[in-house]
Amino acid sequence: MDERASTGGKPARVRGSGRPTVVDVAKKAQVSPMTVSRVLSGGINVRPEMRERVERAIVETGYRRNQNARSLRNQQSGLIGVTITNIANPYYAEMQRGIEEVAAAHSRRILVGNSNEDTALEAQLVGDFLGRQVEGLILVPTGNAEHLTPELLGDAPIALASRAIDGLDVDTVLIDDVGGASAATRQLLDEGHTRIAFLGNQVSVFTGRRRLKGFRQAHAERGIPVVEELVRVGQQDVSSAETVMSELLQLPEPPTAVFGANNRNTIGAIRAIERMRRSAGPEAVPDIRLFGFDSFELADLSPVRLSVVSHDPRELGRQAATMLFERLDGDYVEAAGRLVELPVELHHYDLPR
Amino acid sequence: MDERASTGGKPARVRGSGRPTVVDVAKKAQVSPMTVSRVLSGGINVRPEMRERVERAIVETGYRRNQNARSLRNQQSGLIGVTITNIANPYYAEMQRGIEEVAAAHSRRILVGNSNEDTALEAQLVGDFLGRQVEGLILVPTGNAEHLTPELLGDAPIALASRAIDGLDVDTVLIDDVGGASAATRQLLDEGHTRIAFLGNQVSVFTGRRRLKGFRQAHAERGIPVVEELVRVGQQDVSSAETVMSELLQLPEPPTAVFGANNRNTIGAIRAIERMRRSAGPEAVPDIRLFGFDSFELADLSPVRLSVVSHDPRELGRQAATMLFERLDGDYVEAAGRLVELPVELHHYDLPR
DNA sequence: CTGTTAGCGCATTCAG
DNA sequence: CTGAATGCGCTAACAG
Repeated sequence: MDERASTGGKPARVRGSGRPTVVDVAKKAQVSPMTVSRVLSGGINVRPEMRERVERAIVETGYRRNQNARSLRNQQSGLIGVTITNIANPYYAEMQRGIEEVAAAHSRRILVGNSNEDTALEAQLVGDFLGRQVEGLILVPTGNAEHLTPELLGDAPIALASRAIDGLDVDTVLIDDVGGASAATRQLLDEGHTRIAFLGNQVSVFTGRRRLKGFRQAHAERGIPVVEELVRVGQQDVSSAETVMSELLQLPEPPTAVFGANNRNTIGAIRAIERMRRSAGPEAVPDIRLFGFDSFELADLSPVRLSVVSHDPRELGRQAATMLFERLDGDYVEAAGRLVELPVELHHYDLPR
Repeated sequence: MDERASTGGKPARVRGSGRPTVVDVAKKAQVSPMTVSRVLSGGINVRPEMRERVERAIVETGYRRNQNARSLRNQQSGLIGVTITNIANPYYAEMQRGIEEVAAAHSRRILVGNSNEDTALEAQLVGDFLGRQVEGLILVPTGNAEHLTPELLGDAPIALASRAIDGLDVDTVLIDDVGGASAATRQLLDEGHTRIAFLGNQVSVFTGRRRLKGFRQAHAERGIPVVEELVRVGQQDVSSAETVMSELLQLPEPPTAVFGANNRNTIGAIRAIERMRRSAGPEAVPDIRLFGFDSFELADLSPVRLSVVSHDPRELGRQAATMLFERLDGDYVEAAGRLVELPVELHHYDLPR
């Protein structure tokens, strides 16, 4: 007799997930659940024969460890939370790859959320991640540190990538924005340009501020004033950058060079110039020299003379993750946050013909 | 007297995480843990006054629900597993955004792993995700279905994006590869080209096979033979595509048109042509007509006459996620997998001057 | 409306 | 070397 739900007895108490548990394996192997657990954890202090019996039972039952239950006991979820302002941006996609790479090497998985540059959404994501017991967090932060309080975070370490937050003293990895922007600007000035436009995104964005700072710094160093009417910030996407660049081109006295503070703005500038050339003819458009922060695909085929400040987003992700794991593994214990600035390189592309 | 670990009494049993639990909140609010739980779940069947008391206690203790413990009880992890062949590819980054968007709308989070086109790694990721009790899986599959057996998957629904797997009857979202490739090829043939090159990635990759199929189909329809020596597959990145294209350009009888089966190959072709023009002079290079599958940034500024088959990766992600949630929510119950083919559009770009 | 009991699946005690 | 008891934090199921 092996009847279960067939007759009208007890409701045949359906076990939670229906998937086999340590108990099922233990029964089949004729051992205690504890022995199964030991085998699962490497099989130390288990006689080879028992071990083998258990291993066979595991295969036969199709058992798989429930990580959730484990982490409830162990206080180790094996999860890292990652929030990114825009996952679809190739730059951050590459960064995510770097994070994932390091996390996988440490046997952790990443929970990824898109904050969409929205602080409230970011706070919600962080809260949710913490509720899932992530062991640490990596953020491309949206802005201030009002959320991200110690009470909220508990003792979960946190690392910031690409942007810092004033007043939040945690491990942070940045690009050398100031250095890169000033080096680029210096070069333009040294080439003889005195009317250089600046196209950037919102100044509320950390990197935007820093790159503008580098731009001004170079001018100060060379004793050449910044032409304020040529400083245009707030363009978050290619099309708005294109519009602004078109305006600049139609000024009575247009810039002779342009610094694009990120690849969105640089590409917008290329578009505006090339579009005007195609409509008004090449002669109608002043000869513009372009320097952009961030490299991008096909930069070397730009129809406008271009140089870029290039850097490695994947390395950015790797670094942030590495610093996080150093804390998780206790390899780094200082309370104060570390600040790493990744170096940049200047690349110059030739023009066709 | 409030001494704890100070004297040599009991080891002051440190509670698991040190973070407050329902019990802590219950004590402070002078209610049972169950009432706390009810308040946390929306507060139905709880007197407003109690509810308020509990809510205050929650704030005071800084309590946050432990999702892990919840899902152990509920059998609902609130997690979706996603494996992608290469997260750094802008195309899949955009797709991931679509998935995340839909998942967030369903109050789920995504666990993301990079399979790196490696079936073994993919299998490992899937196993790990299932161990974490994901409610469902979305994959850009690497290849066959040898892993992904029903035993492994249990009853977790699975959706495939971008590629199908022979013999795995699950919900699948594809791009209209065959239709797009044949439409593009047809147009080239109708423009009078009879020697059209095909640059694609490995034929073992699903989309690669399908796009080559469309290419051949169009030839068959028009009664024009495929020039087999011009069919080159296996290029997985831009630089190898560039190399192959250079070879084609140096054939005694080079192609008059090229179909790039994905954006890596199309960009490689552009590079090869432009590079040769720059080195050997524009006259030395035959006039080539280019048609590419996938759109990409700056495609409209291509120095080579270009058309593209464009489509929307974010929508691909949204669709896959939507189908998955339809199954999770029981809105769709047929066992057989559904197949959706997303439409493509043809775009033509003018040449400069 | 509220509380008590019990157990999700696992692993850390502690006895044998 | 092995097992029994216990509880991680939470919430169904059932009393009251």
